[in-house]
Amino acid sequence: MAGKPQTQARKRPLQARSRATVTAIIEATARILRERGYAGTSTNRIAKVAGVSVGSLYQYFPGKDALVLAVADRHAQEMMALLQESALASAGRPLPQTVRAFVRAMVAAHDEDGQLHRALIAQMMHLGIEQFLEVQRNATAMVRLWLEAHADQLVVHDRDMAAWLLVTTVETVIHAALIEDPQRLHSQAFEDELVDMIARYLTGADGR
Amino acid sequence: MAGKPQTQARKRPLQARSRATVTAIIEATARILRERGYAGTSTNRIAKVAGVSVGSLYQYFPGKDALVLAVADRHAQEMMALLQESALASAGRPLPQTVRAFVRAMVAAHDEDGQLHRALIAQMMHLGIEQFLEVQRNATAMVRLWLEAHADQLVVHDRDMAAWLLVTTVETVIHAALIEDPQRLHSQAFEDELVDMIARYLTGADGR
Amino acid sequence: MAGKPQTQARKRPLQARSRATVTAIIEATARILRERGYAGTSTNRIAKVAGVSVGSLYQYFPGKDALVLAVADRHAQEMMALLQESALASAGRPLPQTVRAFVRAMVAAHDEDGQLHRALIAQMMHLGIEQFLEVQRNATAMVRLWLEAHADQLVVHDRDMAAWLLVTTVETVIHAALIEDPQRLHSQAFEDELVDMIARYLTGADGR
Amino acid sequence: MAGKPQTQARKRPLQARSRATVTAIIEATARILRERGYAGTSTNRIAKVAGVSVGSLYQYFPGKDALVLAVADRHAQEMMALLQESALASAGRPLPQTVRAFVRAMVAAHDEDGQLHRALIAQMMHLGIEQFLEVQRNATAMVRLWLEAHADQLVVHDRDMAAWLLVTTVETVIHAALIEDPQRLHSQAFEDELVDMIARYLTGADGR
DNA sequence: GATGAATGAGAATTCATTCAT
DNA sequence: AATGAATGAATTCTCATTCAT
Repeated sequence: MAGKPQTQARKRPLQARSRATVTAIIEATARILRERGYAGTSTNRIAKVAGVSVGSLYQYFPGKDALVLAVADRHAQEMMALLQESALASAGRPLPQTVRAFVRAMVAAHDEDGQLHRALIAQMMHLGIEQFLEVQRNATAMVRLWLEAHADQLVVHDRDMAAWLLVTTVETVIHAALIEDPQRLHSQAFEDELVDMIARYLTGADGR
Repeated sequence: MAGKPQTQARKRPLQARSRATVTAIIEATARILRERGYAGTSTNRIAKVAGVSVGSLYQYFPGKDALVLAVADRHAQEMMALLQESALASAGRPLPQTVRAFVRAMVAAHDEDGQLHRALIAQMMHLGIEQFLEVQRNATAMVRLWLEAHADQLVVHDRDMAAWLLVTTVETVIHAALIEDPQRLHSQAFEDELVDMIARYLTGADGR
Repeated sequence: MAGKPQTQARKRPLQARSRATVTAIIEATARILRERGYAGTSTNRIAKVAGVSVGSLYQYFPGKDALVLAVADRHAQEMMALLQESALASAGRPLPQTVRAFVRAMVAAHDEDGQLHRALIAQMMHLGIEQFLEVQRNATAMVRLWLEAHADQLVVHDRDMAAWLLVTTVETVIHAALIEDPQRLHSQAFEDELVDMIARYLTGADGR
Repeated sequence: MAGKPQTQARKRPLQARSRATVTAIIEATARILRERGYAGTSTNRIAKVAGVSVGSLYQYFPGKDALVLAVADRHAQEMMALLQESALASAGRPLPQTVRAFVRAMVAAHDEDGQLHRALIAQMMHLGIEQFLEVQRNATAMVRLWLEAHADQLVVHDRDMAAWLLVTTVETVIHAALIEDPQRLHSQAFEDELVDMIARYLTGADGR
């Protein structure tokens, strides 16, 4: 057992060469995570796949968990970017369209690298991957503002809780679909019902 | 990695003594899972805590994962019992009350042994713990029937998807709360908003 | 650096078979220590020489240092036995003879397993091998009593310090000889001068 | 393991800058040796503390042991200087005073940098640190001459052995005190008894 | 049936040393 | 000369699993 695993980055890569090494290591980690999951990921394997020596790996990362964290970090940032992009695109649209856009963006964000997402999610509890909570917190804050802006059209009572509930629902329901049956993610019924649930929750009326 | 881990039970305990041994082993596994998580659970430790030898453990279970599975099984059955009990109790009640009862029963089912649930959930993806999907499938079937029975009061379009969505939403949102901040699980606002979301989704109107 | 190395024994060998294993492990450790010194001693090598698996080694010892300590323990007890034997043999003899007997016993005790002694001594500081201090403390206590008993023939001022000084001198001078030139240990002059120094220190007169 | 470690100095620093680098490296080595002991001393750490790159370190020293040796060298020379100074100061004094001066000088020499001395001594056997034997041989030679010069006042039989014995005794007894309990080094009784032992050994009479 | 000693592949990690820039 | 990235052999240690008693 012992204490929390080391996850603080070690030395910072200064030269171009070392930056390439670090990138290769993170990419190798992501790949193995996707293909073999957390348990099948070992530092030696990562090093081999990255085409560097274990020693190099340990120059920049204090251990396996730090690597997983780095991958989670990168992945989370990519997701955030996708979400923000979608948010901008649907600014000013009517509510039902915005809801649908949000759901679609979330599905897309997970679809992008579903395999990796699965592997990372499974470790979230163990490593307490802050990155995901961070994404969620950001998303929640965005939704919160949006709720505020559209307060006149909404019937929700507790807007803080509502924002959390919306983001969490969409996020976790997508996960569940991803795990149980990825096909479902792309069925029209899935999107429709989810959009309905959210839209009616917000406005008290049919969302279509 | 290699192939899938063995999870089929080995011999079946026939005598009272062996049944006691098996129970002790499962209980020890649950306890360690709760206290140390999956990674901190080893067959040797389980045997020690259960007060039996590793050898005995392997008489009844083909390996570590089979033990985790057995625990998941027991846990799932306890959850199912709780849910069924609640279902019976709210039979015939008006829709909003039923929804609230459902949400409460789910929260209670998770609250019962949250620690264990967390540990098991984290492994679900690795082991593909069928038991949970089973519980979910059962719950979904129940909800599906209930939707059918109240079809005249409902506005949902795809009842199959709706049943799945409802169960999944409640289940995963509770998980998320459990992980992020267990306090939230017991806040009134949490329950109220969740009930609202479901009730409006089903009926298109305010649930209170 | 980290903390002190683990040196507490792990499980206690219960069956005859395991006791044999433990003995084999300790003997292998002693042998490698003699032949290759501390730095050349690795747990894998010990296991191989002992003819057991590393796993077995770690069943009984938490690590390398615990093994070295176990060897030190055994060695220290053998030394103590030799010294006590010699003490009994020279009981009641006149002072100069006793001094000579003491010196000879110490030389013999070190000579017995000089190679091992060298290797262990070198690690004394790292491991804080209490065993040696223990032997020394015992020896000092014995000498202290003897000084008391012969107080009428002695000229020393501080008997506590004298006891420590005597034991320490003989011990460390023998070490030095062992390291610099083991031959010296067996030269008559070495013994004579050492005996003289002690005898004159104690009585103020020539010891021969 | 393999062959003896490289300890021959590499290139000789010619310019002022390189001399400063070498000094910095040796000082860093000494510091880490003091603070963390031999095992905690790594070439990378030395380089970092010295503020140079590992590469530079290897320009001047063929490896870790060469560095330790260089430190030992510097330390030994400082000790020699202290001893010689003391020898000059007590030239011509009566024997008991000279003995006391010698003991004091030795204590002072060890006290000067006890931490470092401890760390170095522990490695003496591994590295065969000649430097200390060199100091000892020098000291022995000086004592040998002094014994010769005062032969008329002395009762020792084998002056070669006596010189070795004296130096070795003082040296190793001081080490022992340093390790077991540094306080003892500064107790009056310690000095008095040691002086007595030597003085009586040499002259057959009380040294005070 | 039960025991617990034994196994050993495999994972993590370090550190002396080299060498391209 | 100096740099610091890269190396990888070597070491420690764990834990699921087997099997003789």
